[in-house]
This record gives sequence, C-alpha cells and structure tokens, in this order.
Amino acid sequence: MKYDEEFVKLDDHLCFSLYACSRAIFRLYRPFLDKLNLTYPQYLVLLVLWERKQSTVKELGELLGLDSGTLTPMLKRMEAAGLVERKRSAEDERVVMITITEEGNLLKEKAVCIPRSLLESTGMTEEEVIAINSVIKKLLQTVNTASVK
Amino acid sequence: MKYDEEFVKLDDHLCFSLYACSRAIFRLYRPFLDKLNLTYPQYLVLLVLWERKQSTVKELGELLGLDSGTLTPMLKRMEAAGLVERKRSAEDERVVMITITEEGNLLKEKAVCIPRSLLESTGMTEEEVIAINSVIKKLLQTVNTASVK
DNA sequence: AACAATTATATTGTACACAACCAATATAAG
DNA sequence: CTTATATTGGTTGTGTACAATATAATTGTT
Repeated sequence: MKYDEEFVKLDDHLCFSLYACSRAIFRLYRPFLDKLNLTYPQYLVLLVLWERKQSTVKELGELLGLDSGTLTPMLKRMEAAGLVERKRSAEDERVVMITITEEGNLLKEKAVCIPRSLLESTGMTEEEVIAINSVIKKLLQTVNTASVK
Repeated sequence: MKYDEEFVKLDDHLCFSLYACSRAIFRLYRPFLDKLNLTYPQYLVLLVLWERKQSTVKELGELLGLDSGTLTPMLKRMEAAGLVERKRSAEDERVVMITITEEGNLLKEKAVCIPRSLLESTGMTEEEVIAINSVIKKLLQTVNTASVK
C-alpha cells in the first residue's frame, strides 16, 4: 500500500487535496464577497454573528479555529467598516464583546443567496455537498483529537 | 433541505469544514516540519522536487495552485536555506529553473516517515485516507472546472 | 524587419495565519 | 489580604496568498 512505500507522492497527500480544495473554493467565493467588500474569513465571522448577534473574541476563536493574533486585527478592520462593534465586558474586563451592527445585519440579506449560487455554479447536488461535509467534519474531529495528544 | 432555507449556518458550509480541516492538519505537521526547518508549503514544493528533481516556477505554480507572488519569495528563502537552486533557463530567459540541491535531497530521507507518523497519530487506516482523498480530489476537479466558467 | 500580443517572472500592497511573548484582570490558595 | 496561577486579548515577527502592476523576453503578423 502507498503508506508502506518509502515515499508518498504529492498527489497521495490528503492534506494537499484539502489545502488546494479549500483555496479553490475561496476563489469561487471571491467574486461574490468582493461585491460585499468582505474577505472570506470576515464572511465566516459574520456567519457566526448572523446566528447569534453577539460573541466574544474567545468564542469566535473557538468556533472558527482562529487565534487572537488573527482575529483582533480582522475585527478592528470590520469595526472600521461599520460591520461590528467591539466593547469590553463590564463584568469581566478581560472579555471583548463583539456585536453585529445594523449595517452588518443588512449584509445578511445580500449574502444568503451565495451558498445556493455556488452550489449551482459547481453543478453539485445538495445531497453530495451534505455527504462530503459530513465526511470532512468527521475528519476534522479526528484530526483535532489527535492534535491534543 | 438546507440550501433552500433562507440562511445556511456556518456548520453546514462545506468550505468552512475544508478550511478548518486543512489548518488543523497543518498543525499536526508543524512539529515534524519544525525539526526540518520547513513550512508546510515549502514541504509541498520539496515533494514535487523529490519526484522530479527539477521544475520551473510556472510548473510549481500549476501543480500546487500557487502563483508567482507566493512562490518567488518562498523559493528565494529555500535557496537561501540551501535547499534549491534558482537559475534562468538558457533557451528562454523568462523561465526560472528550480533544481533541488544535494542538501534538499537529503531532507527526503528525514521526511519520508512523516505521512506514516501522522497516519498513526490520527488512528486512521490507509484505506480511509485513500477513500477520503479520492473524494476530495474529485471535489477539487469539480470546483476547478466551475471556476473557469 | 517592425511591432503588437503574449508569456514569464518580479514587485508591491493588503489581508490573513499563527507562534511567541506581554499586560491586565480574575480567581484560587495560603 | 496577598501571592500564585489561569484567562483573555493585544502585539510583534515570519510566512504565506493573491490581486494589481511592472518589466522583460518571445512569438506571431504584417
């Protein structure tokens, strides 16, 4: 089998397929997100805030798997763009609350069509996407528990 | 179904699972690559050069899905580290040939064990990895043909 | 031969990622 | 009450990504 041979080729590296695939999908999103003046990671932050109105830097980091060194400057740019508000919690001054603004909420209406548009542009069915997603989510869990060890 | 509802949640975004999974695997690689003083994209470049000794910036870009703005500085760092050689082609002065050095080739011996080590740390079987990889490679092809349109 | 179009790479600027480190705050232990 | 420890974000530095632009070389056409 492949992994017993002395050398595993690029094409047989699952990590590379995932990496290439992730970036290829970024490129599909770009024309849609450009219209909204969003980057892809910013879109992910908004997805969370559209679901729950408010979050913290810590929670966003856990949900998206990003650390403060990535999130803090990104959230500041989003604050400057008027999409979110950053405010320290009164109970615990270490916590920074991230709240969606009205302007940020309005973007939701313009963004809801994106997943369906992309689905159509790839010609895939919902069932296929859901099936692959469940495989990848399971893989993500496996990888995340492995990294704890 | 999910995509007919007005709003698709973060968790149902295949792109996010892929993105998160790709970075999670990066983190698994890091301790191994740190020992070799390599970053993950640099490791990918070496995978190509271990297979074919020599390539061009253009070809590397096509194989890895990276552009010159990413590759040029990366290859310069790898040249400074003594892993590759950059030399303009005599026939076509626009082409920069990338050749692996002896030192770069020696790293192969230290790197061949990485895929198997990672496989073991996740507890997955080869068959699982191969199966998921074939799913993702097909997805990558679908996405790439969609992006051409 | 001249020159426009194409191709290959480099350069620049913006935006992530993330490790390593730091400061402020909160909580627990003594 | 005070010290030790943990939590939470911010800062800094390195390394991708990639669009936009610049530069140089080659090719195709007239």
